Amino acid sequence: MSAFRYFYTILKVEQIDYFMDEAEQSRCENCIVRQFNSLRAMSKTELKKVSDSKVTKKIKKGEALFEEGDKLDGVFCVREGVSKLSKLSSNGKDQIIKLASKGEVMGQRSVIAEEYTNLSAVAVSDMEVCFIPKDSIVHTLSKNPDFAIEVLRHMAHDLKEADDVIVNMSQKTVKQRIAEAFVYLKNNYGEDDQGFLKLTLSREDIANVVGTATESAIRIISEFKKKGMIKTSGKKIGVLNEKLLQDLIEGF
Amino acid sequence: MSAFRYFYTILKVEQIDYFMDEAEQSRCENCIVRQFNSLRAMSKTELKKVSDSKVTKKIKKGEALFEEGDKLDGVFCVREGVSKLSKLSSNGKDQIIKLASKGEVMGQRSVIAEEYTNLSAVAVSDMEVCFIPKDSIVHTLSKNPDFAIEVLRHMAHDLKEADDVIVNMSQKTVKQRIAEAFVYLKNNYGEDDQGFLKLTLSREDIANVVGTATESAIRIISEFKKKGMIKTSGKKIGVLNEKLLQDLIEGF
DNA sequence: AATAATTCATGATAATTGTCAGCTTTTCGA
DNA sequence: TCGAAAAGCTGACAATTATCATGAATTATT
Repeated sequence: MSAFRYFYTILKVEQIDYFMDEAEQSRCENCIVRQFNSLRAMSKTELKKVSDSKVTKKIKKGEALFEEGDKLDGVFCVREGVSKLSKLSSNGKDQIIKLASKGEVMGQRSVIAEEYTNLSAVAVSDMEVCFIPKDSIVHTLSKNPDFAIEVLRHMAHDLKEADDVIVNMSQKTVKQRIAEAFVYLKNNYGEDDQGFLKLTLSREDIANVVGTATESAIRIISEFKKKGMIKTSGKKIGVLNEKLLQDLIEGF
Repeated sequence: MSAFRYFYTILKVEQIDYFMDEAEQSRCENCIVRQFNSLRAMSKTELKKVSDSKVTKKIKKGEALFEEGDKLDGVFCVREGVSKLSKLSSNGKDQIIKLASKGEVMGQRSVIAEEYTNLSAVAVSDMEVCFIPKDSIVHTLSKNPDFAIEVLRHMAHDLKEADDVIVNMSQKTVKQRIAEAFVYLKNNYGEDDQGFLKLTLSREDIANVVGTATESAIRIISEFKKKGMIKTSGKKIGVLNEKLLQDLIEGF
């Protein structure tokens, strides 16, 4: 048993990295993000197989991992950075369905359903992802019920979130949806030391998350700023008064 | 082998019923709708267990199968009729997320995720459903990977549909969404001999499917009627010119 | 069959959101 | 670091959609 294993549970990620050489780090068995996704239900042997067949890729901000309609021969596991999953609508606008970050697995749905993917994935920040060929996934799925159940749980969760998005889209105003987006970004990605949201999205991306025109999003952002709910600096946005945002979301 | 089995593949449902006595009919093993859902991946023994523990219920139009927030101790398999699955939004309006009909299984998501259900289910027409206690489902899930994969496939499909709904909600006009609803109802539930949609929804339900105010839905229905795209008779609606509807959906 | 209760329908009006146009600021590559 | 390109911003206006009010038609109930 090597040194890093011993410290596994009591050290932070950066510290663990310190004890692992690059080859050790890149093994799925040692991958930290695995704790957050369904791969944790895999056995040692299964993980070893996955690790041997996987490929780690660096993706630069703005680059696509895959495009709507692509045939995916595997899934992507996010080690670092954030990707937007979006779908082009017939009017030419992109709707962002979901943001995927550390630990999340993208492309499961289409691999499982054996269909072309219905979404595009584009990096919103520099990313590091592992591509895992579908064979090892599909094989484990049919041999290890625990893994299948774990994947099911994740998909069930995604489905519930999708239901919530549907309700928000149809029943809330653009203003409410934008307020909600800021609260979400704050709670899920945190703030930097100056109080700005760590995950910076362009105004267009924000508009595409809440399903509105870019100009409308900009206008509402200006309004929030005027009212002291948020602050901005370039494209960076910081939440100043979460309660006001929350009130607006609830309905006044 | 009894008579109805022999005819299984070549007879329509009503004809099979003719050869089965009531006890035989009510067995899951013989249930026709099973062909359409994930239960078909169950083994004979597993199905027998399910059948012994299930309860068949008749639900009248307007009655609820379960309400948002309920803890579900099992799933509902629809044998007959249609149910709306909806979610209450904070502004007091109901958003219909999905219509479930013959063969569909409701409540899987919350049973699998072991969470309170996020949706209400109310019968839109008289229904006959089987309630299957979760034990037999969960047990089979952990023992029979084929079943788990089958459930996964269904959930993957639901998730894709949910993505499509999100895009439609945010990127299409109310008019387009209503047109889409009529085409959907026609293709999925068919028409009666006079050309009216077999599944009749109230104007309010239609509004709740497309996420708009009831008055707006009514107004648009009147407009469609004036333009010869549909006909109405009381609350019944019939598609007269599907192409016109389709053009509108596409964007002219 | 008469009456009450829903549901459907339409007008008037207000609020929300989208579109187009022009201008300013920021970002990024040569 | 300069200059082009992209992104952000704002105004004016149009289109869409919601809300309130009121009455007609349909459905349910006694």
